[in-house]
Amino acid sequence: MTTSGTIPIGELSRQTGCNIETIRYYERIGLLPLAARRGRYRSYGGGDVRRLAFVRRARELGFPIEAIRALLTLAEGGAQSCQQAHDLAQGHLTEVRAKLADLERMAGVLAEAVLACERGDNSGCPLLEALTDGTPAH
Amino acid sequence: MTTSGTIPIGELSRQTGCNIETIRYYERIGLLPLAARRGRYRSYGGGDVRRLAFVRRARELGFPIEAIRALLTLAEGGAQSCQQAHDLAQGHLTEVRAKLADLERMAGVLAEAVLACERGDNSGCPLLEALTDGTPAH
DNA sequence: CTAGCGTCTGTAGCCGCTACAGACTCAAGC
DNA sequence: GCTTGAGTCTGTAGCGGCTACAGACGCTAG
Repeated sequence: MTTSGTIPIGELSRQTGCNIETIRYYERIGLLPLAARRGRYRSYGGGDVRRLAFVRRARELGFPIEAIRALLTLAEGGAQSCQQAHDLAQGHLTEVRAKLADLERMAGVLAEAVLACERGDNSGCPLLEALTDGTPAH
Repeated sequence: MTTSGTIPIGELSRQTGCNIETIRYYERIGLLPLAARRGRYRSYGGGDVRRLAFVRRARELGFPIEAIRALLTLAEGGAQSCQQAHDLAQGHLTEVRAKLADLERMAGVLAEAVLACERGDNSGCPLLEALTDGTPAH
């Protein structure tokens, strides 16, 4: 037998930084395969750690679950998967940039309104008035 | 009687750009007051249009519902509400900036990975390998 | 008189978790 | 042996902010 000790879910959680409930959730939705069992307890090996770490990193990049499902499949395939992986990432990047643009707009308007409040130029509250009259959005 | 014609929900939806189901949802959660009725149909006036427009603009700035509830109350109050409104906006701005930073990190890593794929330097797929080995995150 | 639009209520689903409740297993300490 | 405590189990409900039905009703025009 190799170094592959089998570890319980709590240890998997520690090693991947992925919370226990989330691991079980991933299993339930089929993102992770049904775990092997020691008695009634789940039992994991090195492959499981790597797979979950992969999922975790993809989540940190904001990939949605369905994209990760696809990426996992691609990772098992060979080098010819690169084009598809590239396209998935490209598509996701586009979405991320759209959200970025949206948040930047929000931050701009908010920062301005907050400043106006601090200057206290106005008779009323500039922030509340902007929301009332519709000066802000785009 | 003033210009206040009373309008049905579909017209309110058109005037505010807020979808009908969402209007009913806002009423259900108490963000909008229970609408007046003509028979069994909801019937709205100018005040309702203004209130919903306020909510919509606040949502466009990303304020969560509970914050909007507070902002609405402040808007009814007087000029002394400015400090509280300011603080709400300030707090929200902080959250928006945190999300911005997060998305920027994601976009950076993704853009780099996508580029690496396009250069095709590697034997394997750089993107899939980054997810596998953990080169990306922060 | 019927076709078609608008509206009604109520409920379930989306995403990605998170948070229980209530039961069990297991190893260590007394 | 007996208890305590940590870990794990299943199952279900909730979060936020909608969105999408199903199935009934009302109102007007042709």
